[in-house]
Amino acid sequence: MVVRCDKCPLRRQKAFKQLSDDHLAFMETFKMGELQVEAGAPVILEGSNSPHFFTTLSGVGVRQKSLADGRRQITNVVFPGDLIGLQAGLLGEMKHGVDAVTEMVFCVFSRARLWELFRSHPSRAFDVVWLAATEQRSLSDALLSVGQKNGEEKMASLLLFVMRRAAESGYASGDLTTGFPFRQQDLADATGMSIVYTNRMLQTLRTKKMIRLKDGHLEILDKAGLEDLAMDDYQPDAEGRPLL
Amino acid sequence: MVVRCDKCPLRRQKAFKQLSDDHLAFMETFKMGELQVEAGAPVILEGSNSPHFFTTLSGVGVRQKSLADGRRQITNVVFPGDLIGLQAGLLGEMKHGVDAVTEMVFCVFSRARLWELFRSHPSRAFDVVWLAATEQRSLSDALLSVGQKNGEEKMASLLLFVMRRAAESGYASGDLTTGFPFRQQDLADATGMSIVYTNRMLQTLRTKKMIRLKDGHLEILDKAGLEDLAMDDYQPDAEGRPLL
DNA sequence: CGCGGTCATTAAAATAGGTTAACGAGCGCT
DNA sequence: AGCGCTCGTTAACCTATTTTAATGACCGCG
Repeated sequence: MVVRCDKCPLRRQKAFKQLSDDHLAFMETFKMGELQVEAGAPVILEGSNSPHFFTTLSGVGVRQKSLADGRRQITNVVFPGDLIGLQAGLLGEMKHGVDAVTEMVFCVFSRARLWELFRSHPSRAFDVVWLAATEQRSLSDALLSVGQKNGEEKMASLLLFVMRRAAESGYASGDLTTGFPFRQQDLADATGMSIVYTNRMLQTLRTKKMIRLKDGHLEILDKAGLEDLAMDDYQPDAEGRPLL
Repeated sequence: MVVRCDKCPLRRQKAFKQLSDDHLAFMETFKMGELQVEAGAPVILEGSNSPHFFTTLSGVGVRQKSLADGRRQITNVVFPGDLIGLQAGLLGEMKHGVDAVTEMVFCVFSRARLWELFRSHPSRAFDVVWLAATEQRSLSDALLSVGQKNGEEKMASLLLFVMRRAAESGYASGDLTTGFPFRQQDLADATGMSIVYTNRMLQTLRTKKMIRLKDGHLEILDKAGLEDLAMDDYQPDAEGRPLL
């Protein structure tokens, strides 16, 4: 048995709050089912092109791009509420993959009917543009970090970024502590550093009493210090916009 | 005296070909002027928010993001036909800057009237989504390269990328040779490598007879070899879509 | 014509970060 | 209870890349 849209747990988040009843009714008609994926498994393959897209109901994952020899670059994290699989509709196929870090559950929607929604409610199309712009911002922040920062700075940037995404998505309850299911290999793949050095940078931040990270749980102990280290002056966007 | 839209040199490119006459007429009404910027100068500042956006008429530039201490990461190149300055309208301010590499000339348009265009011709809004998706792809490709590849691979990837963008934009006439106004410092800022090492990697590629690079001109001598080195298997998008 | 500036190039020395290896904790399975 | 596996941790060694420095070509300017 599948969650009905009007009972969707995501409605509690601010991003989804503004959904009017008729939008909701429309959404309901094109929810096609649910998808469950176990921890560690791929959700969407790079190069794939399914006629569906997905909203994340629960669990944590990563967007990722890999080279033929297995090297993997994590480009973003995926938290509940995040949309995945839209890229294939625009570019013909997915140019990145999505891997589940924990077990994940998704709502499955029809891409064709999404375009329909946009025709009937053009203003909703803006939300996708906004999503794309936000993703661009995350990507260019990551590129700046990986390209220009040193190990310590990269680790500080990454942890702040994940904490922020966790807080914004509602996955974390506050903005200083969150569940953190990522393995050190994931952090290494996100920063472009080796796993050994990744571990050493984590130790450095622990020694400086800036973070606590243990048993799948992250605490930011010195936010100002971390932001300073990361040279991170995050400015929230002008306006929070709805997602669908 | 300003170029009229129906005489716009960009119309010759495939990306702009499909513009119907009424779109064109509408465009004409909201062209506000032209902007000229000298080589080396900033075109758009990170954090700025002007009520205009720009299409590149001529010249070459880079999108760029910097840290407070001056470290600079180039995130993309800008060729004629490229749109810049839209991000500010979506996120409240520009989250990256644009620097001119050569002298550049832009058409200046009103952002407000762009939203108007989208309301009257919703299908045009899709083009912006497509642009955003394409930019995302470039960014994640760059992130994969900077995060996972070694010096030689990074340089090969970057040169192939720039060559491709130059060819697609019509800046280059073929797909094996192009004007290349970038300084080695720019290549360093794009790959995340030091300028000395950047130079050494260029020498390596020259020695291997894969490229010729001199006097602001780049030739790809061994495309297959470079692609192999770069682990680059570029797949063109499903469909070329119009830009405005 | 000589000066100061930018840019490409190269060599040499220094180091941030990678690799290899070993060990312990936890955990599911037999 | 013992085996095999994944994950985190640490140390020792190694190398890809950075830093520093010096040189030459080019170019606009007084």
